[in-house]
Amino acid sequence: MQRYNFKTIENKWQKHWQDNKSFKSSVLKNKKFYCLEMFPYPSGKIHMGHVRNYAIGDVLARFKSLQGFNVLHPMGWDSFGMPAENAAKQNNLSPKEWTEKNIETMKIQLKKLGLSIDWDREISTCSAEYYKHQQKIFLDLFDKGLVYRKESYVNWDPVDNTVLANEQVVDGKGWRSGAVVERKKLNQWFFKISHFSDELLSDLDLLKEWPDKVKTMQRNWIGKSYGCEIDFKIEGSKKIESIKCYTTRPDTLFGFSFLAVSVDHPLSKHYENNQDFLKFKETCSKTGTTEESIAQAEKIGFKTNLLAINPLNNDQKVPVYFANFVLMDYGFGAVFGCPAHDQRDFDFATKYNLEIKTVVRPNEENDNFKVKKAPHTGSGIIINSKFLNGLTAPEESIAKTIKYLEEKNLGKKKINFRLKDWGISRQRYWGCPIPIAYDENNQVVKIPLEDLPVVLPNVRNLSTDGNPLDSQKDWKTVIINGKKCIRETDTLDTFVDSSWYFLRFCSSDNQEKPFDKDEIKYWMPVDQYIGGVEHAILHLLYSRFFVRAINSDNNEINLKEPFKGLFTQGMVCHQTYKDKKNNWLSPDEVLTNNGKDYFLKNNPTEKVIVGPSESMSKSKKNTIDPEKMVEAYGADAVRFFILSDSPPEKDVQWSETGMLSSHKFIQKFWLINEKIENILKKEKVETNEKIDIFVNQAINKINFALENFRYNVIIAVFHEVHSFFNKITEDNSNYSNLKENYKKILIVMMPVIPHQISECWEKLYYQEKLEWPMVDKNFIESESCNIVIQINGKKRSVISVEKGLDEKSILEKIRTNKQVDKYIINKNLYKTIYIKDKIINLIIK
RNA sequence: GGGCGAAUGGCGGAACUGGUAGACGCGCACGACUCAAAAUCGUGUUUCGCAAGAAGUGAGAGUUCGAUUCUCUCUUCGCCCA
Repeated sequence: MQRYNFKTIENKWQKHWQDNKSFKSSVLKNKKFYCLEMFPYPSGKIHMGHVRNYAIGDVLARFKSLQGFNVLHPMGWDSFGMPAENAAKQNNLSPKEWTEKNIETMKIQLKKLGLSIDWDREISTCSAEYYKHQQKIFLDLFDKGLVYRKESYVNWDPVDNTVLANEQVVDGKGWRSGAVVERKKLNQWFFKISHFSDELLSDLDLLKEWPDKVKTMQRNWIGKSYGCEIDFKIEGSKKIESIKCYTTRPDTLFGFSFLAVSVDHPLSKHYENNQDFLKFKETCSKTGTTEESIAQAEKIGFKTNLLAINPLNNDQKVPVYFANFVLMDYGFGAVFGCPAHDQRDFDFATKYNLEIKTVVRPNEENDNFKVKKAPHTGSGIIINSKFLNGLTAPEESIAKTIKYLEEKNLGKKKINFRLKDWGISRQRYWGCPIPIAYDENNQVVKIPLEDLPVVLPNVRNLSTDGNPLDSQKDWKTVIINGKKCIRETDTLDTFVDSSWYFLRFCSSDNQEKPFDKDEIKYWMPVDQYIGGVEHAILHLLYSRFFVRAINSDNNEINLKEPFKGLFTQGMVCHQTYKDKKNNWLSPDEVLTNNGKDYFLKNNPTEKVIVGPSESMSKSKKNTIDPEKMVEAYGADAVRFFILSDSPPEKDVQWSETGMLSSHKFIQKFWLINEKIENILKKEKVETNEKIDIFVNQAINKINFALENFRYNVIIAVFHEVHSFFNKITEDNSNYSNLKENYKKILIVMMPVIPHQISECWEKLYYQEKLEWPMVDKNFIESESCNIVIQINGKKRSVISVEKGLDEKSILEKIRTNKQVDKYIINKNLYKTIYIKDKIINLIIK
């Protein structure tokens, strides 16, 4: 007997799969299955999160393939983005070199995991091969009117002279410079995702195989609200007659105490010469652009001399303010303030001493209720509101107010969405160039199709102020139709790259077109998409938009939803460690001999502070390097462990002992295989029905678990498989049904630990067809069953009987059961509940 | 503040439509092999109790012959949005 040498065998099979192009896919007649995991950003090395993601996907892909599906299981690289640009600045490399080097490393690492990937379809979003098609799609959408340009705010770092992404703004300051971030207006490109708001919302109902959680998040993000637009008449200026507001709570109109507009509201034009207003506007620009930063900033306002008239009560006239918390791109950039029933309005009114009129009381209060220290934003009964008094808020009161306003022509019902158009301009170098230029009059000129791709020029020095492409004089200048133009120097948001890559995989070698209609028709939609829940909103929403945008007008690909099934896996966690100076320690730096107390490895007298288990991150030093694990235990063992301890949608704890036990399993199973190999050489003896029963039940469990992503349960069954065959081979008998049954077991184990099982298969069944085994129902449903006997709902005994008995026969059998008899004797049996072949409950008094 | 979800032994977790709670793994204990250790294998392992037995799925109620599973209230934790 030899120890299982995973290195030799895993290398052998990985080479075999590569040489034979075992996972190459093409359009065929039989049923397809498109299995896709979210493609990685090439950050340098793969991490455990990748291992988990791709192990889950690989099990599914291999399983479907064994079931006879024509499987598409591709891989690519989401290779544009800021980390490359930052790394390039630090290491004086070009982002291209840095990225390509990372891809090379990570590709080798992924291959070492033994994934069943069709590498011929590999794509990389930073290659001109990929983005030339993206530029074409951009121009198509431009022609369809789904792309436009407008002025919009960005986070501006005044020290680095650069635009910051929201995540680069920490506490309102630039992450690198520490300077207070300002808001700055720039001309930027947008995708008109709002055009599909309603469809993106209602079609969520079509996605039966998506987690409800994700659908809820998308619904909230799209944020459809039913409200009302109201015209407020204005006094105090001859030029301004009225201001239009959007509100979801028109029923609180009697609580009106001010009107607030955005500093970007058209009204601001009348104040362009007012120094105080300009100062105020500048102060507002010091707030970031995220909804969160605006919500957290102090509410401030600039009072105008205008008065707004309450349309429900012409006697009431309230001041008009410019306010920092009103956004121009939601509603009409103007809101009416009702401090008693809105937190922001309350904060504002408190600051400026404005009236707080209570118009909704909580159900449990009486009509004298008054809002004092905090607004009442919940439901209740309308008070102090004339004809609305007594109505339940918000249901009845909103409907009645809107009806009233519409009848009097003062306002009308309006549906509003929270979803804003998708700003796609990034003032960055390492991204897809936008195929647009501007002529001498600054008019937009499309780059002609024959001039695509607009290739990103090689720039080594990225440490210049602002956008590096801006300083590329030669590249910037371009002649279009004989006219000298200047190229757009912004690049596309990397979310654009990932919004259609799943289409490109279907036709990855097509030079002319982004994708081929027939191939799309065959492969799409993605049957199972697998990735982290952190992409639940943006990436998935953008992809859903993209498919609709490509399809709009001409039904080009006849597809609505790109992802039929979605699965979001949990994170990989590990304990955290700190030394007494509060510095993070990596698992390599600590020791334990009982799993409770940890000590410094290089100073075993010093105790280590053990923190809670948290998701692996470099900053907390609690990462485990997959490469080292594969090196030490083999890919099969790592795959086995990462799937074994928790259901895939939950977080999993990385544990050294768990990893070791998976490694032991691989070794143990090899021994069993050798034993069976020897037994099968012997002369056959009679059939052992136990084998049929066990194997069929095991496969039945595995089938169920596979369909429901209960991969941890599959691993549990594998352990049972081992202990069963360990027992059944004790007497060294070659039962005549052993070979056939063991064969089935190998097939169902193959998706999880493909290298070892391929080797076992080759030794025992080389010539035979690999095909997912059918379950023989006769062996699942045995002829006997256990009947649980309950007395007054408590389990007292279990009897084994033949199936299908009626209540009377069961009762007869119970009479002879001493266990039960002592409970019934001298008691009055007045009711029995009998569930056939399962349970009998005797109710006695 | 709002929305969603979760809570089961010392630990990770099983339990299909309400019907034998704790599968499987880790850890632990004991045993076998060994001069010894490691490795390996075997047995046991929810709690209380010598036992018969009793209690038991975050807490409290409810529906039911029967609740980890369904309903309500609460507590704690997690995620998302603000």
